[in-house]
Amino acid sequence: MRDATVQVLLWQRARAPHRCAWSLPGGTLAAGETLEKSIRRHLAAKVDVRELSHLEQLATYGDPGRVTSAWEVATAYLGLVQLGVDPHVPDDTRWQPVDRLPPMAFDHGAIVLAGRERLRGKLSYSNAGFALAPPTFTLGELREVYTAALGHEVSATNLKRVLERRAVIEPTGERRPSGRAGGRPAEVYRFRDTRLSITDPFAALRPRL
Amino acid sequence: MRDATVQVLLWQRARAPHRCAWSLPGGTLAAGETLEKSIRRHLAAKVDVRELSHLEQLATYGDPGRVTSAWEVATAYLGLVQLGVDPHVPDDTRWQPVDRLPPMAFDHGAIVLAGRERLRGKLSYSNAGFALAPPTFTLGELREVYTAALGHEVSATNLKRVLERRAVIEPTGERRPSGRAGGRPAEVYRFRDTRLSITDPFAALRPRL
DNA sequence: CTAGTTTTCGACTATGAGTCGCAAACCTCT
DNA sequence: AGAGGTTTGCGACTCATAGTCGAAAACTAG
Repeated sequence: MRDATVQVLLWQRARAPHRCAWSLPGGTLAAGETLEKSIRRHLAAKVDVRELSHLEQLATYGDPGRVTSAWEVATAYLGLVQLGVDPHVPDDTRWQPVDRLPPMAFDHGAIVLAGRERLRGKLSYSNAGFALAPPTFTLGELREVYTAALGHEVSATNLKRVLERRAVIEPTGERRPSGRAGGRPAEVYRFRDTRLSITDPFAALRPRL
Repeated sequence: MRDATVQVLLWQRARAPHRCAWSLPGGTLAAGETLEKSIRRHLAAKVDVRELSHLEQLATYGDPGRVTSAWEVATAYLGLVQLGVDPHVPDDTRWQPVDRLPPMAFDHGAIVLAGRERLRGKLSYSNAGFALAPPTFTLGELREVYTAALGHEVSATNLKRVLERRAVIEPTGERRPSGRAGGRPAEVYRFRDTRLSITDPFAALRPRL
């Protein structure tokens, strides 16, 4: 999350194949290495991995032809960084808005879209918002985050009611003066948990007792 | 789906490691082979692959130590077979109820549980039922299928209303006399689509217009 | 034709979600 | 200090969906 858009960390390839195209950070798996550790190791070359608020496996891509040069199997991970965290990145690396992707190398464009879909799903039936929103926030700020991630308008009233009923967010008791032109100060909220927990979507069809 | 339980196809290992433990069907990826084609190829050694009503990628497991003998990365797939389809299987292979797994080789027990969780999720917010239920069915039969897969009671009235409102199932117009002791014949239904389509879980938070 | 069985439908209720408008709280300018 | 403007928060109303329950419908067996 940066500004009011979802952005993805990409770097521009210097060599063929797909020279000058943009690609996701990653690399080869070392012998005896955990998949997640490998992701974190390669990511550490670009950013401070400790700033990741969430990391989960996305999918594995193994079609021959996805990489022109050779036959490679790649497991993609979805990592999230909170709004406000702004890691320094090397020169060949940029944060790119996920809505306006540059020409992408290999099948990385499809992978990014799959990641966005996963994020949208998780936002609806889990507390995944904690991984996007800053540690404390006003309802207005949270609404902006959800609007950007979901890609459509979100009612602040409903957002508050739904997330409070599910016990996902709670008020801190503080309040924060609004930005420019005065106005009532907004109450400050925080997420209860900083670990992913799905809010049971099976309530439907299950008898009350 | 067999009887009133979710069952999984397992075969008993004849050699070490994990001799006599039960394991999922699968095998190594051939050069230049699609992941899905590889799964279907290895599965074909056990059952008729054409009887699969659905196949989707589940997750990739790569921890060192998951296989004692060597370091292996495995991508698990979730395949579904409709109730009533009863493929002939070799002698070393059995359908095992997923609730009462035998001693499992490697991390295959965890993989099976992950598959069951995925199935439960998909049943709630997609038309995944088509992959479990026979081509045509009565509401009572469908209720049994959902009860077994979800692991809790399901109200037939609600199931009908929810699935009809979402336009997931439709009546065929036929009716089928009930089993043993007479009674009103049940109406026969079918699923509209035989491809997976998620029923939008984002209705929440989205404004009406 | 009657009793028993099974399925289906409708009415009622509860809960969750969408909309709207006003009250609350604060700033700035006069 | 007060008036007007701005932003946030809350409550009432409405709509849609889901859970419960009981009775009607449709059939079989005797």
